[in-house]
Amino acid sequence: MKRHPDQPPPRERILQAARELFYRDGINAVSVDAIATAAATNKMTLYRHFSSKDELVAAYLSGLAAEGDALWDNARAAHPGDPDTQLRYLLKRASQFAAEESAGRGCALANAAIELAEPRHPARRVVEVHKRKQRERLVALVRAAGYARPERVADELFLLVEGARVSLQSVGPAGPGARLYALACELLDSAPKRKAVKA
Amino acid sequence: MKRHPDQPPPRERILQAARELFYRDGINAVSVDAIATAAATNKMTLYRHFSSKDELVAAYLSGLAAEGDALWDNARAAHPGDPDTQLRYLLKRASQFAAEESAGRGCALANAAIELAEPRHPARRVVEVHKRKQRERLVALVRAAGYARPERVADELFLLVEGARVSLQSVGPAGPGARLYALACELLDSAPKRKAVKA
DNA sequence: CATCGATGTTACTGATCGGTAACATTGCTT
DNA sequence: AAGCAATGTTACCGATCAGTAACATCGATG
Repeated sequence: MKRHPDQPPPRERILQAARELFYRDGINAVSVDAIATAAATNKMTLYRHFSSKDELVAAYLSGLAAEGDALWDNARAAHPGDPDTQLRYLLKRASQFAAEESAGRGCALANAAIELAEPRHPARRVVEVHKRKQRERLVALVRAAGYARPERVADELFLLVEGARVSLQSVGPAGPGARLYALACELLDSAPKRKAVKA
Repeated sequence: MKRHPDQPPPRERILQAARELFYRDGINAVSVDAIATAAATNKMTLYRHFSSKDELVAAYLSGLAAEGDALWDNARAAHPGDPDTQLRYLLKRASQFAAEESAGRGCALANAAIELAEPRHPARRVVEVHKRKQRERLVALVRAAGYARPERVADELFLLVEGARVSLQSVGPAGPGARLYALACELLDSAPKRKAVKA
């Protein structure tokens, strides 16, 4: 029953299936068997690539974190030397994400931290490191964009984005999450700039 | 093995134990046996008061929602006829909650919606109804407090609060969640008031 | 063709968990 | 004391699930 077409190798198919099922149904609610089946393979092959379900979860989350980082790199590449536009570009992307039909379950990283409550769970480290890094990058970007009190502005934006994502589950996609970009832009537009502009 | 001291009845003990365990460890990670044991009773008695684990979860969430509603009533009673002070009182309470040691797991309602991913799960209705009501009350309170564009201000506050709670898990209690009250107050102070003030 | 590594298949274990049955016990009421 | 309702105790069922063993098959490579 080998798939003759140039199908991606099993490891990639497993990661792709894990991505969809973990996000849609929750990590605890998805069995490794279900992932293997969705990946058109079987449990044994899965366990030959990932030594445990926890390791698969860690790989899943690491992949998401890497994509998040790539978004920042994209912003920098798309608008080099223009931090304010980079900032608005990222906020736009976050807002678009919240409006996507397939995103009704919010931030997969945050969800994982909630589902895997054990303080020692390795997946929690991945989430914490990633979110902290995002916040630091945000502070740096807001500062580079010349806003006064960058920590305050960055924290407000951070909470707006996190709140928009989590509230997709409770108030739905028509709720405040849909207006994230507008809210964030109005916040930026009314935020004072630093006196000294960059050379 | 009856408890002679004037102990609360088993139903209340079960709800109290469920409250602590569900919040700390997550709903899916806590067995009904663990709850019964923590409540100093047993599984049979638990099932005589709740026909299923889902019903116990629903009662747990309904209790939390009722407490949330009570907070709004407290605010109104504490500062009658002064919606702006009511608003800041509520934000203060939300900020204090985020700073509590025992609140490191964020909003129990939002967590439940994430853990119980099945769209038909009855617990999701409880969360959605509650969050939507909170948002509506927030809009009404902001409007009553005389702010211009109350929907916008209310949505910003709503997202700030939700974001503060969810980010407790990822960036920790020392993160932006700790500054929720300060951020919200600065937002309110810089928000324009409606031109016509109330009689 | 022969070999070998990767993959597929089946079956199994051990543990956990939601839920139930049957029976014992307690404590209050009359 | 008798009776009754609530509670406690033990044992069990059926299902699910993570993880493993043993063996069969395929595909490329020599």
